[in-house]
Amino acid sequence: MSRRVTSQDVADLAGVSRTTVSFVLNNVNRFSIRPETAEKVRLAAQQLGYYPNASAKALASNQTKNIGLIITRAPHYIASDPFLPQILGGLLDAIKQNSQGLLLEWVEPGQQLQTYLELTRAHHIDGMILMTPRLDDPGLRALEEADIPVVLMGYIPWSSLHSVDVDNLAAAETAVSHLIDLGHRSIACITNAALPYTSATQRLDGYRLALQKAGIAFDPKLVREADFDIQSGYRAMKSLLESGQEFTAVFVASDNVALGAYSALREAGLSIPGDVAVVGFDDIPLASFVSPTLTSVAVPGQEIAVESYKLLTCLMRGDLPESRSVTLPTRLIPRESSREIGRRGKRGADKKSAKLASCFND
Amino acid sequence: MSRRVTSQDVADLAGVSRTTVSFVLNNVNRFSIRPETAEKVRLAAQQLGYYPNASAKALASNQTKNIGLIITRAPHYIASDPFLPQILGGLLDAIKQNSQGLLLEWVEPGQQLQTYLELTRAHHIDGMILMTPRLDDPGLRALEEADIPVVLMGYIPWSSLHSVDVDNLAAAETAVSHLIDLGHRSIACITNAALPYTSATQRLDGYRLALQKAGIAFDPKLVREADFDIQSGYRAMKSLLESGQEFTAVFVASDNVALGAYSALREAGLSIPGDVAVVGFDDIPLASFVSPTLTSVAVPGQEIAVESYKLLTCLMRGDLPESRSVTLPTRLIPRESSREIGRRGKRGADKKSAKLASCFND
DNA sequence: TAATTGTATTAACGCGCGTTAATAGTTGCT
DNA sequence: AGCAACTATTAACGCGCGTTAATACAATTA
Repeated sequence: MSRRVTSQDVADLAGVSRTTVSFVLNNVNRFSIRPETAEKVRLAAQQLGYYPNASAKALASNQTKNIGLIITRAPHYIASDPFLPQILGGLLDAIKQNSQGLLLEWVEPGQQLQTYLELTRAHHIDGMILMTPRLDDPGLRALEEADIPVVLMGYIPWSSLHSVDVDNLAAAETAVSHLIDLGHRSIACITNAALPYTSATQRLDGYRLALQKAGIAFDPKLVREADFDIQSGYRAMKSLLESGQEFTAVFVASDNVALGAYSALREAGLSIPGDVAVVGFDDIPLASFVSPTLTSVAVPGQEIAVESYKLLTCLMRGDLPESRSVTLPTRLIPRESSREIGRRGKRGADKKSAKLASCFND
Repeated sequence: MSRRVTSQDVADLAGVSRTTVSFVLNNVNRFSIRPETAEKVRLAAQQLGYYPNASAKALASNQTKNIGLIITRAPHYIASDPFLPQILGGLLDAIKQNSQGLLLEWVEPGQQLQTYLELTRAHHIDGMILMTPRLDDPGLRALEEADIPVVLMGYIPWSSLHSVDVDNLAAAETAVSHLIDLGHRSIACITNAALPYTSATQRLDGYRLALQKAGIAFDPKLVREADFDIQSGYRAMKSLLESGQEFTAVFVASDNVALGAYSALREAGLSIPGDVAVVGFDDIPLASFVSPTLTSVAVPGQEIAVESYKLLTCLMRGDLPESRSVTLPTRLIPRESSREIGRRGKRGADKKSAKLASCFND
């Protein structure tokens, strides 16, 4: 285990001072340095395999070159989230181009304040992106006053923090209107998460708005709360079915949860969309691969990540972004799960394309 | 923007020296400190909202308290990996209990050496876990000599690095044997990734071994390489079908890829498992929710993560682990996609349970 | 009282690097 | 030559904390 190579070693080998090394390697051109000297330094650095110590650099420059992605959810829910990789992919890509690092953190609801304080005050990171924030997050106020840039992935009306999100309300309204246009009048709703998560509330509001515009009365008995994972979707649909409520369609505010609902519907012997049409949300890659393919609202996960990062870098540079929040477009993607209206229990009327049905009509 | 709170501030407020503060807050009991003094310090720290600066701490103690998870794949592939969250969930959980941080990194194949050197020499992290290593990774040698603990998620025979993995070969053999036991003799194979990824090779070897034991000749024309994502599975199956080769079953070494294969099979008007039985690998949460439910080899993702972390902490402590590599058990979970043998093109013979079929026989 | 043993506390150095203010070296002009 | 105006380089300090070696103090013993 040889001794660590420091900038002093590079300086010695190159026959210059440590300061010169620093100037060369950090491209500081305020003090002009002779090209040949610079070359000598670079050569020495390469020759020795010199890599500046990250901690020392961070301490001296007050920049960790790390940004944090904080997820307000327990690991259990993280483990089964098919949407997360999209965010990560987008973020990792953007970050690397900036030669920064990504620190991943999670916070259990209730521990937010302490975690945020630790993260910002201890200066582990230069900036943070907060995934799936909750309306009741007691730590957000602290972040507003923290001396560190913050971007929310999700919109919190009462907060002054910058944010990136899709228009959940409008998107949900479009999705539900789609069902209404198909002739459905009794439409159930399963949320994507508990209501303190802003996206859940907003999507539920979109559902209500669509009903209202169509003159359909909102019936709380047709609404269930799910909780990110498939199992919760299964339970929610089961609960709806067992309640005896009549409905010909369901808006599920998360594809993952919707697949749980699929399972419950199948188990009950109900056809999709013949007996119950289903519209999901997120358009996870699998949506077009399950059977029947799932109508969904496409959410540009990678773009959300990239935009969040753009906003964050803007804040980290000290610039004031154009606007407090960025809203990205969504797109409803109609697929088989909401193809046409079917009456409950009706059989043999739903014409799927032959090649698709062949797989099951055996 | 108030000045940062340092340990000196705490010392001043408590009326002691900075050293005492450090001793108290780090529980150094080599020098005994009067309890009331300690209490005074703790109170002052809390009162001021003191959080030790991470960089300074790292620099002084030579410990970053961060571990790195390195993924040898481009962001595009990360974005569509449904298995990743399980690893992350497990890792995040374990790490938090140790109050460490997780730094996420990716490396494009070809850039490994440079990335590893930067990561270890610059000492961004105290230890690293390498996901999906490649047999042809030119950076592994460097890691063997690096002064930083490394654990591979995946087994590389020629490397002396510690590793955690499942027995891919045996698991694949079991999966394929399962198909053979069901009466299949013409079994295709789609790998989970390109062959330089060790798991791909090992699973393919398991496939070959099962065939061999059953006295079935290996036919390279029945093998296709996929590449992590769904699309590649779709393409691979399409290619198999178009090749005109006869087969009644397919072993797909990744559930994600298998779902792509599902799609291609459906599009070709073939029933699962009636015309082609399918066995996947990984047992992602969705496996039991797609239709038909997917027979798969359950890989304990979270356990892999936890065991990797355990091994890593062991190495970071400087202890010598019991063994160089940990092998975790897998379990074949038979589901509908491999229920019984069907002859190709045969229709109407495959009896699914009524309640499941009802959904599609409308 | 003086010497001895512990016990509680601190002064001071080092971690490796960024950066300012000062210095040595060079050229151009009168 | 003499002075100014740059240009190239460096000494030295600070970032905030961990830690060792030294010190002050109280308690015990001869």
